[in-house]
Amino acid sequence: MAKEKTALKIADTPVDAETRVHDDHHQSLRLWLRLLTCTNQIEIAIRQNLQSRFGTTLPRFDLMAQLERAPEGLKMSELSQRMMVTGGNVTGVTDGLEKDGLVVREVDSADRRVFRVKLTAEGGRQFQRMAAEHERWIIDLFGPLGMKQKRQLGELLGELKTHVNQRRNG
Amino acid sequence: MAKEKTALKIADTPVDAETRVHDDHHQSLRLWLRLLTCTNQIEIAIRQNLQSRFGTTLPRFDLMAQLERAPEGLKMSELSQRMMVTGGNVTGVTDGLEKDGLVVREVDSADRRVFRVKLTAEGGRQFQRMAAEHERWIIDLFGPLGMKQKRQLGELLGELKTHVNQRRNG
DNA sequence: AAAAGATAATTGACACTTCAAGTATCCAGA
DNA sequence: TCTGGATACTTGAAGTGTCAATTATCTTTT
Repeated sequence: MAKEKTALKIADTPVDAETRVHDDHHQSLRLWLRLLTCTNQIEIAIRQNLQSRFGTTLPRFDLMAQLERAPEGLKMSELSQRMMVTGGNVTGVTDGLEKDGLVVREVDSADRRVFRVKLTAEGGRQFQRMAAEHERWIIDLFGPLGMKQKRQLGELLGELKTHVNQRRNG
Repeated sequence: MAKEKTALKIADTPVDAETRVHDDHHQSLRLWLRLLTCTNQIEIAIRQNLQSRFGTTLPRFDLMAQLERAPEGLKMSELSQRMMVTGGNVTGVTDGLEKDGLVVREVDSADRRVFRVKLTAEGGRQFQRMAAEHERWIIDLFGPLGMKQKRQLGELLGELKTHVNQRRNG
């Protein structure tokens, strides 16, 4: 903080709006860079693990993870929402998983426009194996942080998320 | 924390390793999800802004940002390192920027394998305009967080980054 | 019930990304 | 000097992502 520079008891001269704003600029930028770097590093680690251990990718894993929590299956549009990607994208990833027999499209009898996508038995088994390791990777990566710090980090990110969503939707 | 469940003074029965581990699992996973969501939301906002205001993309902006700090130009391999992407990727993005006259490849007289990539005058002007707005977006997104919280978040992310790097390189 | 409008999913064009393979150039040693 | 190995960059294939346009199916309105 700007305060450090005035450790001597000089009257609190406006170390001034300008300087503070300037510092804030750089602080926010640095913070963003650091946030981005952290996330990217972790994501790269997970991608590499998924690739080397299971020959699969993050989007595929992500799609299967969504289905695992929905035994009745999910519509393409629901997958799209939950994965936060566009519909066209879901089509492609689903195609790949279906070709490998990990997932099936079942036509919805009530509405012939929709597909219900489900994990196959094989897909379910494979996901279980992957999920177990995936969880271990995450714990290894975040573990050294300590309970208290994790809670703190979670709270700060929660606030950030709120602000970002307000800014984007409001 | 598991402690909350034992507010009553029951002897500190091992609220137990298993429960605690279980909680930690979920805590780490939740934390990772939240970190990912935050970063993605911000990144999406920036991408949209770059697209709507300047008709450009984050990789292009990123590449120009690297060059802006290196008036002597950068080698393709240096760009690759700094942007943390593979060389093949830099080729493509550079091609696009060069076609638009924002960047030039100059052959290095000392080593004919090397290109020095530089911002053109036009590229420099355009980058200045983009950088100013970009900084404002970031400040708007992180601003509501408060000086102290930003510092705290920065520190926590710093630790996380350290651990992740150790895990990945060590 | 026919037309109009909304919704579900796919397609195709383009951008970004990785990886592996290829080309050109440099450098070091016989 | 020339040969072998490293280095710099490009290329091409495949996956992921967006967007806009299309097709198929519902739903609503008249």
